[in-house]
Amino acid sequence: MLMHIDMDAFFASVEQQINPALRGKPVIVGSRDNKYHTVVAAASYEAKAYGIKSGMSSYEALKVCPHAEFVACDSAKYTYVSREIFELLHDYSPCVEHSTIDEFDLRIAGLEPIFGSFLDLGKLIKKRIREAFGLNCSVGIAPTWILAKLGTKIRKPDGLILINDANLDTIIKGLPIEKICGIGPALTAHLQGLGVFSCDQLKTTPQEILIDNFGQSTGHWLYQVLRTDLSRSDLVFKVGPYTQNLEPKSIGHSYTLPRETRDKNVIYAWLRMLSEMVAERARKSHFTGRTVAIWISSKNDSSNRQKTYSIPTNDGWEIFVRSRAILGQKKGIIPVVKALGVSLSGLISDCALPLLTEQKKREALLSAMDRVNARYGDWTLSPAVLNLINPR
DNA sequence: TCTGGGGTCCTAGGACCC
DNA sequence: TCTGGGGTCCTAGGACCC
Repeated sequence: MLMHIDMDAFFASVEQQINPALRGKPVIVGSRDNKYHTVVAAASYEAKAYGIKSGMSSYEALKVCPHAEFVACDSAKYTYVSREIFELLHDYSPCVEHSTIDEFDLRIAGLEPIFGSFLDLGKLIKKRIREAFGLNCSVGIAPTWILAKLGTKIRKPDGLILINDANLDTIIKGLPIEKICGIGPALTAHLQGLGVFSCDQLKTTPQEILIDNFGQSTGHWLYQVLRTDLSRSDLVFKVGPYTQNLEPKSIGHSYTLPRETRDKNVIYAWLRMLSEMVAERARKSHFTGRTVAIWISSKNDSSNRQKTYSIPTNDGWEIFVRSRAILGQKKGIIPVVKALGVSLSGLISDCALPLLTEQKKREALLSAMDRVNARYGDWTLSPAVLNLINPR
């Protein structure tokens, strides 16, 4: 048995706990500090009552609820609280996974006799988190990760549900397929085209039909997703945290420019800044990477380009030089750029990097730069070209 | 003032090697 | 000399998640 815990309106609730003046009020946490030029990263339940949802533009959100309190996203706070919750959960199971900042998974098989029942354990954990942090969460308990996750989704907020073979079919009757984590807009449209709208319809669709329409991998996954037969649930776990490698696969940053531009020098300056940001994070987590990717978004389309190099790097200048080269490969003129991103993948743990003399010198330089910036603030020391866009 | 920014995984096709 | 199969790496793009 697995227990999935999903914090309710996590960012907004943390803000309300830290600042009591925000409690009981509609709160919008924006992913940037510009109140009108961002999207909603999280909304308190008071704000959700106005129809505000995460992902919505802040402009729209403030139109329906002009008196909402706006707070800029501060991930350091949420990470701290999230780690504390993670620690607390170890009191209840030796096997706790942290899948995203506001979601946790516990293996709870065999713990029933200690806590009474699985539902009792769920109640206990909810109470403990509320007492310790003032935060509500939703708890789903099920034989598979995907069903536990579904449980939290359909019982939010402050929910608690146990899904097993006895009640599964009742619970999924008439439930829209898009409630399942992993079924997004594209799969929903395709399934609906086949006449499959609800979870119970999906569960009775023959495997051959699903595989014919969605291929071996997705078809099989769709067939298994609502089943509890653990002996065949390898693909159900695939979306869960138990096969997740905690090491990152890529490190990237992207940014929407204050205004569209096709000015090469301005684009290069942003590229340089993003490269420095990526490099700094890579060094902090002791990674180097061989593949540099850039992402460019113009008015109507966006594209990714990447190139793999033989020598891994975590040097901002080097990442910039590589990303500029990748940008230069694009045929024709540089498009009007609305947003762009740089990311580093093919990550290698730092200690594997052979150190050459020149590299050593540069690393000493970069590490000194990181220390100055850590002490006196980001961008205290930065490449001169960044004056053009003034990141500070 | 009119849609962010951070990720993961999968697939298909091409290049290259044995 | 010609042909083919299999494996691996790489790239671009799609889909999805929070």
